Amino acid sequence: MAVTLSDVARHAGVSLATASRALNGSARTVKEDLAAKVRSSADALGYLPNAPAQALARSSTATVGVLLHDVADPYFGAVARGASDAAVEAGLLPLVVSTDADPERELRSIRTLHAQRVRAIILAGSAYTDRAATRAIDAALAAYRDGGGTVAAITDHGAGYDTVCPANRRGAADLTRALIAEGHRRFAVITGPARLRVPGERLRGVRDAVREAGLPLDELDVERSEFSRQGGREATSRLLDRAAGPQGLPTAILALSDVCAVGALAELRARGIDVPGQVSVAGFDDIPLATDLAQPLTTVRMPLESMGGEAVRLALQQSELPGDRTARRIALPVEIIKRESTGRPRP
Amino acid sequence: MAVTLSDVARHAGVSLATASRALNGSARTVKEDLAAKVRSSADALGYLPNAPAQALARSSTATVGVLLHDVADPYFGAVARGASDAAVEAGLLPLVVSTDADPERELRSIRTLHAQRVRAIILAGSAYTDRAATRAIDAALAAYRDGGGTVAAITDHGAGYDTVCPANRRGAADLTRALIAEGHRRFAVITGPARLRVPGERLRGVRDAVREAGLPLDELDVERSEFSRQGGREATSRLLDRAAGPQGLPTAILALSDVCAVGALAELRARGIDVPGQVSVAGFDDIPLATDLAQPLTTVRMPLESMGGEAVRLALQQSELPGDRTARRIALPVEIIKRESTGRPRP
DNA sequence: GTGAAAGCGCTAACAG
DNA sequence: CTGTTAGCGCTTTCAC
Repeated sequence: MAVTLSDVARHAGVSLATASRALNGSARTVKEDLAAKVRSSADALGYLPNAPAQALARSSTATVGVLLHDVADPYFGAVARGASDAAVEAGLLPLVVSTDADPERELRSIRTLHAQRVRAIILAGSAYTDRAATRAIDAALAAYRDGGGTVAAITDHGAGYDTVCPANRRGAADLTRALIAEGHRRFAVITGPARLRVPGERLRGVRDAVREAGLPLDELDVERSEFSRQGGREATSRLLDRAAGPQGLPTAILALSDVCAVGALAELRARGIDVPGQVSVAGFDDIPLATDLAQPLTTVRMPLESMGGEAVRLALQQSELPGDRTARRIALPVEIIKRESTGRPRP
Repeated sequence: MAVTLSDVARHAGVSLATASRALNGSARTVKEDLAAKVRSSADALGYLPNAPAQALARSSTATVGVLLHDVADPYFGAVARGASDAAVEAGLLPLVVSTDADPERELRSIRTLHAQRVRAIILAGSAYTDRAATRAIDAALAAYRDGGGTVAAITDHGAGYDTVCPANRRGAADLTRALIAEGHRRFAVITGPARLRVPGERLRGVRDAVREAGLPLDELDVERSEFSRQGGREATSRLLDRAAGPQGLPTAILALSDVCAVGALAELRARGIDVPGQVSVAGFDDIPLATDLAQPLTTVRMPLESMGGEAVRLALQQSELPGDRTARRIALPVEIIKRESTGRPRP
């Protein structure tokens, strides 16, 4: 049914090998007139190479796998964009796979991508806290690397991987310091799910700043949430219910992801609590619409697209470079963006 | 380096054929004890099938291609999510490819996906208006289908494709009618790029309603924009500059995509024009954060995730069903969501 | 139910 | 520079 390379070769009156060399390049070169003949036969017949066959013969594909938690999440959308662009730039096809932040699915996805023989795997989402799951994932990635694959991570996934490191802890600390400087003393934190490592890093940053300011750590009211609008909203609701008691409202809510902050703002609005009048709200990530929200969000800007792009580049460089080197780390600065969702607390 | 099926066969003391049948299923069946032996050898050795080799031998892959304009756009993020979930559900790996709404890139991407021998291609973005480009794309898709591939589209891409049809025209008309009912008479429209078909459909809906209400069509002030926040903002700026002249502000701005509406709101805010006090703004799509904006957006809700899922299901059903049937169309209802970005015009 | 062997479409030695 | 010829790893007749 489909036209194959030997059809083209026959049509052009050359050997299979020559046709292959003319169309798909190789060390050997082909005299220009022959090459031209092959090319014109190819598009006369509408030839399209069979990528799986090429992959089998070359034992390497022109694809990279991008593993992330959720394509519909603006954070990952931006990261995927950067990664895709970099992959296309390098002549590779990006395979974007969502794992729903589930270590099981992540493991299966790694196996799938390995089976596909993608050239590189990008771990775009947070690592997991579960030791067993992490071990299983590391083992799957080790097997993948043994087969010649290359891995790069965004945010810390262990010392063995080339990593793009946005300053999660430092960013959280800076953000908290900025709020402390504005007069805030009582914080509530909406952190991410316990199974992810990133929320822990960010929370540590918050604690750093709180401790450094000599504020009592146990006044830090921490509530867990999925990294989603709905999760953030529910966490805020629990927080506020609790605050109805003797201790009252915190002066600032730190949501350790912008989508959670959006949920927090929604819940506060629903309860008629003024932001930033009664309580300030800050986020983390600086997703594209952070500035367009009902309360433009004070947040920590991460260079999302570059993170995706850099990770792909890191992974691809590995295959070019010789032998095993120690893993590279690219530190990415973050920046506090002050907007209207935060302000001085009422005296 | 990598463990192959014959390693497994040898280890288990069976033939290659038996190993294949035991691990990857087939018409023939394998006695349970042998099968078990093969399976345990497989994971003792850490065997992982070589997908390209399977693809070559079976001449079919377990992948679907999802072609969209931009992964970072919330509209496509949601559609991609629905499509990915449906693909995974069907045991397939989704390949999400961004084309930047460029017909050239779309054509190349179709060829790439064809070369990969994906089982199905989903056209998730709008079709193009350019006749030549459309012909080239249709030809590439025809070749792909000849090779046994299956295609489904979201929004009209021609009668030949199974299509998920959200009511673009009808939705735009309904939205416009709702605004007319609220008292609006002078509209400005921010439509999408001329090279895309969808903005045209939506604009037609606006005109339907305007005409039906007996309003003069030439009072429709139409400005073009890319489907992006920045595009929407610039278009609004041009609109407002023009409105500084004798005719003054329209009472409502219809942005034919929510991301453009976000840009419009940003520009209005920057100029200190009150929404909806001085001018109402409506969008289209109901992207996830539409309700959380500074002015919660009145818009036309499209079932984005379902659209992606349905398209995948449509495409996959084709391969199950016999011979060529006429293309199927799934009409998807849309719903007007009234929020605070619109209101009665000032008398 | 199991095995032997012939490809799937292409690349890459290896000769010439 | 071009052609011949083995495979790449797997599935699938076809015999047994």
